Amino acid sequence: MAVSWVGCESCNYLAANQHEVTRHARQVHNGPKPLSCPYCDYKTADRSNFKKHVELHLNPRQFLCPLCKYAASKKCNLQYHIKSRHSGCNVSVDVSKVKLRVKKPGPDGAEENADSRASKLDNSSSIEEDFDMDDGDEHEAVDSSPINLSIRKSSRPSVAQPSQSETPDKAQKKSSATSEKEKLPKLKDKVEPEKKVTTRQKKAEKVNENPAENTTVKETQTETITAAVNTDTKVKRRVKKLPAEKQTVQDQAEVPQSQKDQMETEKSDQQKSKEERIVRQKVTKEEEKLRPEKEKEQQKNESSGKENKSLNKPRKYGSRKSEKITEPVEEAQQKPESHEKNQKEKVVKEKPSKRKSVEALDLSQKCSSETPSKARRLKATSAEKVQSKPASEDKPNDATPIQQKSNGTTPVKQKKTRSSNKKATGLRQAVDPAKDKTRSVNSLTTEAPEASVQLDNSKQTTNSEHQPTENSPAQKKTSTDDTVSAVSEKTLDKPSKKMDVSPSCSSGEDTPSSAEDRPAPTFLKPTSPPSLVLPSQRIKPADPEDDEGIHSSHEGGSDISDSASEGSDDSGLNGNGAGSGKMANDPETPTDEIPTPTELKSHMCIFCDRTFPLEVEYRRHLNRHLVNVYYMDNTAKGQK
DNA sequence: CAGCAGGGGGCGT
DNA sequence: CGCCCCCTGCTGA
Repeated sequence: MAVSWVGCESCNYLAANQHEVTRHARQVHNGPKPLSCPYCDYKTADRSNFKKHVELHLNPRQFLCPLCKYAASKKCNLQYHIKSRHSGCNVSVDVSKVKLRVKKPGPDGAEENADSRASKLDNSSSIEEDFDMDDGDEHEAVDSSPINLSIRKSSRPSVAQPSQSETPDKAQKKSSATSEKEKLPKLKDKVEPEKKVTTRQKKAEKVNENPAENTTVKETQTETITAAVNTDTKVKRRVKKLPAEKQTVQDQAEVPQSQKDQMETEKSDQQKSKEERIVRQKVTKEEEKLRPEKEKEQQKNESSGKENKSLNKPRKYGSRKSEKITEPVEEAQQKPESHEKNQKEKVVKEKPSKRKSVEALDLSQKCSSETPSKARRLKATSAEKVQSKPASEDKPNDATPIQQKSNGTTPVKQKKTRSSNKKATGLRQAVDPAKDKTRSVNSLTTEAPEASVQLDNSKQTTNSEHQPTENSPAQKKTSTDDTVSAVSEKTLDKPSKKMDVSPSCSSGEDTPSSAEDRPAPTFLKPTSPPSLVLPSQRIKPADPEDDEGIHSSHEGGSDISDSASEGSDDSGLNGNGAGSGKMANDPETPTDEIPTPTELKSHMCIFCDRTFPLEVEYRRHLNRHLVNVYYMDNTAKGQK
């Protein structure tokens, strides 16, 4: 186009418009910089720059990197980050849609800022952003809000990083070390290395920014990104950018590659997770003794992280609005817990390993979920949620309060779920909390949770609307297991009842322990009080497995979805155990976060008095009893 | 090397 | 004019 090019007199700059030349002259040549930052002495003639700068003070929106926990204050930076750091990754992260870490409301005060910011972004980006935003909010709200605030004040972005540590690199590289490194330092308290201005900004930020967005939102990103990828294209107003070679390539390749990569990564992650977990558990215990405080924090962190992640996924696709609803609930619950956590920093420092483990799990889970399609994600999400929650629940305290809610919620959800995606979403949300809160409930309502999950899946998937109603599959499984296990139990009607809940999953192949664990927690079961299970086991571990187990038992319904979800779940949480498959580690590692030394002492079967030196064996044995009982029970009932 | 922030240019409104 | 994006410079790890 032969447009008349205008040239700058001072330099050889050419612009298509006089306008630009003028601007150019003003910016480059002219000195007058009318715009001065109220927070610092920064001055500029360029409004855009000025705005950008101010934003830094007001809300350091952190653009979360989907691949890792990295949060950038500027989109461009995020892009740079992704480009340099995750260039190999499939994720074509859409910076534009990346979720900001706004925070909900709350105690802060800067809520408004954040919100406004967020809204802005959201709008600009697109619908998806909404999700992101919501997600972010939720996450933050969930546990970070409080944390963020406190942390934020102490040090800016560092907080953000803490939560995720290694996740990011999975695709890039497994060497979590790298990612860890990044995080750790940050976590500690890295006061961001900024320049003079920056420093000032920080001050300002602290004051103004309370919004604190950092914290744990990152996880969300991951999922978001996935979605983002899709959305990205759309969102990006300017196609040109995306089309650019770099991203384009990535995008295209992404789909397939990402999956594979993720899968692979997953494995590695899982393994790591496993190890980490163990370590973590040990550490945790020790720490507990030493410093309960920290522990709380940790838990919170973990839970938050997990929750966030899990929540994010599902919500994105399906339910943003609903999510919001859920959020409050969760927030309320979690907030209290996290209050004290303010000092995440400390925790982070001390327990990097733990965090990592968590993260790793998340990743693995994510990966599995992400890869496939939305449907999977949903499933995974739901599953994840469940799992994650449990982890966080470690503490009995949480569970207790939560249970109530979950009870009511869960059942309702199921029924409703069916209607449509939206509904599903809502359900999910509801479910999540419920699950999260208490696994016990689940056990009781087993069906409910599962149903909800399945429903979600089916809905999303669209294809399969099977009716979950069918329990047959579950029963079948159980029966099979029973057969196998039907060992000596016989007896124990009482125990049997108790078990009903747990048996379902345990029967499976591995991780009998998990099943057992579950039962105990399951006090709900009307039938009977959980006495038998190993006391020590359940104590803390809410366990993710339980969920699955429950689910599977409940519904065999959509096998596909189910299996998928289970699979993913397993990979994530149990995965470790399952993956290896074997018991060796299972007992402690996988599900139970119990360190076990205590338990080890001697395992005597309450049913038959047999003693088992190994916890694993003992569990297995117990499972058998339980399973049998359960099975028998059902049969009897059914007949009646 | 990675992250952050600013500068500067292109494009759309 | 505003928004977005790319590039560059500086700093800390």
